[in-house]
Amino acid sequence: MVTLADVAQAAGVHPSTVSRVLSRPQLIGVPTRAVVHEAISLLGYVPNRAARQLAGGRVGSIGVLVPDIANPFFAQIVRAVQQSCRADGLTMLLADTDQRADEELSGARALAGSVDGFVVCSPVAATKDWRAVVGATPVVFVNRRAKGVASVVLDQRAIVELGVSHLRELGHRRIAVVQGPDAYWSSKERDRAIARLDGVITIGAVRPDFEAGIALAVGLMDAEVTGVLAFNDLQALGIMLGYRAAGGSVPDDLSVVGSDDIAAGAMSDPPLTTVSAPANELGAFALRLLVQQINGSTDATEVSLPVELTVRRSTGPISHRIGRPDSTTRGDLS
Amino acid sequence: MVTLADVAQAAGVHPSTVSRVLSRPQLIGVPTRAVVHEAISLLGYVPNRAARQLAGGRVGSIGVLVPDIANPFFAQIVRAVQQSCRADGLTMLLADTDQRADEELSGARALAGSVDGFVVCSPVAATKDWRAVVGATPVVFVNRRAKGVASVVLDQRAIVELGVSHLRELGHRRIAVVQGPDAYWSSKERDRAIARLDGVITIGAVRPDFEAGIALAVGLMDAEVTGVLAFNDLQALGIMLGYRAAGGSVPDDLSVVGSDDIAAGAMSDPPLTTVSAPANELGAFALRLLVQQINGSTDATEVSLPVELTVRRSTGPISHRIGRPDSTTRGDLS
DNA sequence: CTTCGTCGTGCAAGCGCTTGCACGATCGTC
DNA sequence: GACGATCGTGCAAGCGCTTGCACGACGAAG
Repeated sequence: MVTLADVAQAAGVHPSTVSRVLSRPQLIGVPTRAVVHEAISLLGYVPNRAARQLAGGRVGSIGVLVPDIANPFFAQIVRAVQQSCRADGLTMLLADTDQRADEELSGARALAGSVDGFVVCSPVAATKDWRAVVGATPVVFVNRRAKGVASVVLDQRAIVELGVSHLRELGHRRIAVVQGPDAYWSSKERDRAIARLDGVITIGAVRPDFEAGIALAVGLMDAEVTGVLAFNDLQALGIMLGYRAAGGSVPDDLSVVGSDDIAAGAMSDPPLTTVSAPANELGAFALRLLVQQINGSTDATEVSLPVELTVRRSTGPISHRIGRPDSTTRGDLS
Repeated sequence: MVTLADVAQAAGVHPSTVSRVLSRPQLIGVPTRAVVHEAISLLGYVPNRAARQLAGGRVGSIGVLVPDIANPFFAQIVRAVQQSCRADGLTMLLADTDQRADEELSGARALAGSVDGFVVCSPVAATKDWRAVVGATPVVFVNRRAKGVASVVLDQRAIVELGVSHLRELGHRRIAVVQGPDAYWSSKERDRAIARLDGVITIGAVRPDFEAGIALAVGLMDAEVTGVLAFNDLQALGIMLGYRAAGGSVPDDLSVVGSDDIAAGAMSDPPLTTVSAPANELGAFALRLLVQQINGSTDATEVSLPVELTVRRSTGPISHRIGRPDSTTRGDLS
């Protein structure tokens, strides 16, 4: 393994000079810089992260915590973060927290001191616990706004309003909005948005996954709801499947709106109407804020990203049929 | 930050003793051990990874490289690896290589020396380049078998045979098998398996994604194929969508078999028949092999995991209708 | 020509941990 | 009861890098 000392020797300078060429080039004379760079590329020197870190410098890597990497939405965000990392020459360390507060904290503890900062997606642990673990290490929350922490979130109010007004415009009157787990900041935000709307049925804390969606479908049918805004796409997809399995038709009997716009939504049948979240921007922005903090900025910027409605075919005008549809109409998607 | 020295002082022993309690407890007397442990938990000591690494010990972290973390199949594998890591007290460092050989290598280079080993999914870079980069660092390939490298792969021959024989049993005679990119080991393996089969139409290198599947559909229709085995589920899903968009029906006119069994396949309509790959086992096995190597084993074990057919509703008996179906049968999934 | 500031570079002290070696104590053995 | 083997612990030398400080050289100012 090539070390700093090797490079220094090859370039005929002191190790500290090489170090400075790498970290603060402006301190070093231009000709020396050139010589050092040449030696570096000649020898194929790669700085040792551990040593650099131990010596108190920048580590050049950040930690990312996600509740569930198998959830396409988070995968997309992670991907965006990674791409930004690459552009900034950072290494990304990822941990999956399994949506558990304790995993979140222990993951952070394990990484603290080996990263320059954290990006935390949909954190569930208390903010003060977070502060206790990370101390002064920069942190950015994604999908949760919190006092004193930089964050980038989605405009939850717009999500609810966009979804509901789309359904209303299609003539729906019995509209349900499904809520996610209470621990999520986004659930609380949506609660507020829902409160501003009249005549919307709120369906309390439902897990944001496919299975929970399936389980929900029969209830929706019994309640004679004709339009529903799910908490996320996975849940929406589940609702569609469950509803059909129960003999209903989407969108003839039930219009379904998702939230996030994951790839699977475009592949489903019917393709899912959804409130699209800019996952890439979410990730890119989070990293930008983090890098700012790492570079010394202290203000806890809060970014809220806009969303937009993507109309596909899981929603349609209300039909005035009564009761369950007969089978001839099943699958008619026009 | 609590250091080893702090713990040592609190416990009234020498720092080296504390170090040994952590790394090789059997060298230390039982009573001392207890005292040290108590001090550790009292002070909430967390070893500094960087220092540990620099001092030449185990780093306690591994690097994982995936072509595309947004691909659900890889996300699943990553998740499995991470879970095993947690069980083994390891930290996982993830990098997305964007399916590019150069990114693969540079990612490895960046991480080399800060990890105890690598798990590389579907590598595309040449094996010798890999060796050059990682030197003696343990490596496990997932989804590619290579001389001198431990690997865990899927039984590609079984995938092809399972898919094709399922279609044959349903009465299909014009069966196509879609191939993936040439750079993949799995493509080459499938080539071999296909060669053993009679009367199967091979459709050459098609990208393993949704869009490529859509684009493929019309050609399938024109070729009057009635059964197709896609390279993976994403592609299969695309084929289904494209085929329908062109006026065909799945499975009435075309039976589609995927490969991998991603979650979206179960959510599609009709749900996708597929050759299920044990993604969790792939990940878990890969980590197990890696840990073995880290612990000194040198043999390049090659593990091949079995697959199984998951029949859902995208495949059905051949129908002897001529031409395009009329609309009344569309969506009839029985 | 001296004096000071500036700039570029060398020096050395660690960062927190591991580990080979040394040393004292304890035990078994003839 | 003295001797070697064994066991448990302390000691100190780094691992590769960063950074505050010191120092020499040079140009500008007096």
